[in-house]
Amino acid sequence: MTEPTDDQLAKLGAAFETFARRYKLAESAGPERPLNELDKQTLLFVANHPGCGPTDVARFLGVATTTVSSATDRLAKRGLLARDRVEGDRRAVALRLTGDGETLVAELTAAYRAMYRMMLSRLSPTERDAFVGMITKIVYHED
Amino acid sequence: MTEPTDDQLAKLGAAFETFARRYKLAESAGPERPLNELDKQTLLFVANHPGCGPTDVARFLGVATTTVSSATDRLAKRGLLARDRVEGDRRAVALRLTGDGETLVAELTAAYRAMYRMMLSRLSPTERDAFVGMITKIVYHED
DNA sequence: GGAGATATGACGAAGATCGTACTATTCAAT
DNA sequence: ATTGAATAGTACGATCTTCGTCATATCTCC
Repeated sequence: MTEPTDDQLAKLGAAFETFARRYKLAESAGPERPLNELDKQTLLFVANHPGCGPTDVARFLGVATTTVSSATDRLAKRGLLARDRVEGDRRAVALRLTGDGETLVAELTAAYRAMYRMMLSRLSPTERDAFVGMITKIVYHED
Repeated sequence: MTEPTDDQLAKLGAAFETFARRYKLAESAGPERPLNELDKQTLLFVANHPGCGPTDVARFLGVATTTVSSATDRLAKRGLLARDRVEGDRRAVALRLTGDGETLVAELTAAYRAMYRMMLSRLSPTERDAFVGMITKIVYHED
């Protein structure tokens, strides 16, 4: 298989850099004090894995368990996350979103969706499928 | 223009999330204590804009000037960055990489390039041009 | 000259991450 | 049954980062 050209690599790098810089500050609507990135990712993971424990979150996000403990503290103090005792194992806690947490996750998800929609809207309908297919291939292809 | 489909948005979102998580921890080679993200971005910007000032860096990266001041302090202490007085304006400083800084930037750039190369290598040569073209269109198209 | 703008840094407050240590509980193997 | 190791979670403190406020020096423009 031929190698990617230098020109391709340079253009891809430039696009990624600009992308990362531009879509960093892209949110403001919501609570008075915005959530930091770890807290948002924690909320999103719990939304997709209700009943999971802090250790699951830590493993998934690649951070220390104590860091997740701090995050769940913050989120619980804000009333976005609930820590239930689980009956099968009295050491464990089951993480779960509160109503406010669900609302916030819905807003977050909507914001991401809007960003993705804007990105894809710059491509033609034919290109969209091609782009999504290629980025999927890049991300999920295992070597 | 038709809208992106929900399926397209969902797949794009899943790919982005996985991408961001996977390519976060992708570096370790180099100095004993790794640079944080701001310091790396500062170095890269200075490499591309020799003689620029801290204010330029702050504006480009979207952070407070005092934050850049801290970053240049750290980088100067490590011998990666030099702060020269400039003759035209005696308030200003001109940022410039040292030899070690150049070396580190070269390593960083090579690491990024390797990552981009691996990504593009998962596409066919024909797809590569299409992908780079589309992501460029997404990033640089102004609404 | 002098008012206001600009470039930069010093300093301290607030927050985030993480290593260490600790408690409580479960598991495993005798 | 007992006990030693493993596991789930957290409290605490150290360290680092970011940023707001303030101070200083310099420049610009009248």
